[in-house]
Amino acid sequence: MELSPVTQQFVLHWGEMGTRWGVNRTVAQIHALLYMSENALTADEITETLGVARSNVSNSIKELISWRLVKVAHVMGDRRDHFETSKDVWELFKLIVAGRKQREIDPTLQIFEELLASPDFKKESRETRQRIEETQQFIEILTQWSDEMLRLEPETLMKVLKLGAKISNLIRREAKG
Amino acid sequence: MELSPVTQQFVLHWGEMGTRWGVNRTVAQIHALLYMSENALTADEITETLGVARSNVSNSIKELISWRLVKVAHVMGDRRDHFETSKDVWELFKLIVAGRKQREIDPTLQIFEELLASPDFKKESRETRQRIEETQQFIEILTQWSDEMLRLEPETLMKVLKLGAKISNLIRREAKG
DNA sequence: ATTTTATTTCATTAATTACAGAAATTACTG
DNA sequence: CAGTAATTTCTGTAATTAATGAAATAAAAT
Repeated sequence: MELSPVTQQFVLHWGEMGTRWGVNRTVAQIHALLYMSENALTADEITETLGVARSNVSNSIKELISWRLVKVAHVMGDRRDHFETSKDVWELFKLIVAGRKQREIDPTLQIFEELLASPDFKKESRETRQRIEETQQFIEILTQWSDEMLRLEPETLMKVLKLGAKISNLIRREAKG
Repeated sequence: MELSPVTQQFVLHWGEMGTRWGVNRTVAQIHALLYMSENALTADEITETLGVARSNVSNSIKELISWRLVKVAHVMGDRRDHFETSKDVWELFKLIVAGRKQREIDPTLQIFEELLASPDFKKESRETRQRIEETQQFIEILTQWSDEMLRLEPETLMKVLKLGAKISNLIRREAKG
């Protein structure tokens, strides 16, 4: 499969950015490729298009599936698996955030709970206790809040985002009132 | 310097999480240590407390300073540099988000601009063009929005976050109206 | 000015992570 | 139940990144 210059640029860049996001290049590239592709692709097509090892594609797809970013699709009369991803940016964003929360925030909240519950905790200085409590609260509230945002419909969200500055004022007013 | 069990746990965990966040362990540990510490610490104190190489501390601090998460403080009658970080979670969060945006979002927006401006772009299929445009818009609006949120005062923000569910409704109402 | 103290730079080593290619497994077909 | 196609697992290698320790530099004190 030949990629158009624009698609190729996009895929390469996404791969690059992936590494900065803690995602390996191939995983990010595959996702970008599926995102740009009109139809679901087989692992072999992906392999050939990206010029990476077949096994690499296999593992990367596995990872993408575990993050729920990619789904298997079947084509009549073809026993091979075909892979596709959502074309809805908001949908994708939600999945990514959910995954990151699970991997990066939840373990931290877990630790905070343990710290607070530990018998050592009471022995700590007031400052230490306070700092820990504050931090935990902050993270907890923040995740709660993001959960709520993520629950919004794509259309609502886009409208919301486009409201822009108004939001801040709206919120500021409400927060004071 | 001896760490209390709770602080030690916290520092170690933060270091672990750092790696998942794309920050190296030492950098994250130093930040956690300064965050928990009542007073500013010298590089040597940090070195000794964390049990890492002095040069490692030097480089890590340099990185933290470049991200504006750590500042140098001077103590009367002591020629050594002392280092400290803000104890305000929201302040820290803002700095982290700003840094990530700069490193992870801005280059992407840059690429999108280039893609859209390129002569190849017009030759692409409608679907491809649309996908690229949609994605770019999404990212742009999202960053605009987060910029606005980050501009809020800590107190306002905490109130806002605590409003919780109300926000979604508020926003939904406004978005429709 | 020279010794001591503090800090940074740099070259090397260690550790981690990504990737390829072969081998093994699984699932389907005739 | 062969035989083939599809996929995964595994092992080794390459590449990247983190961390060390020594050497170089800079700053201050005597």
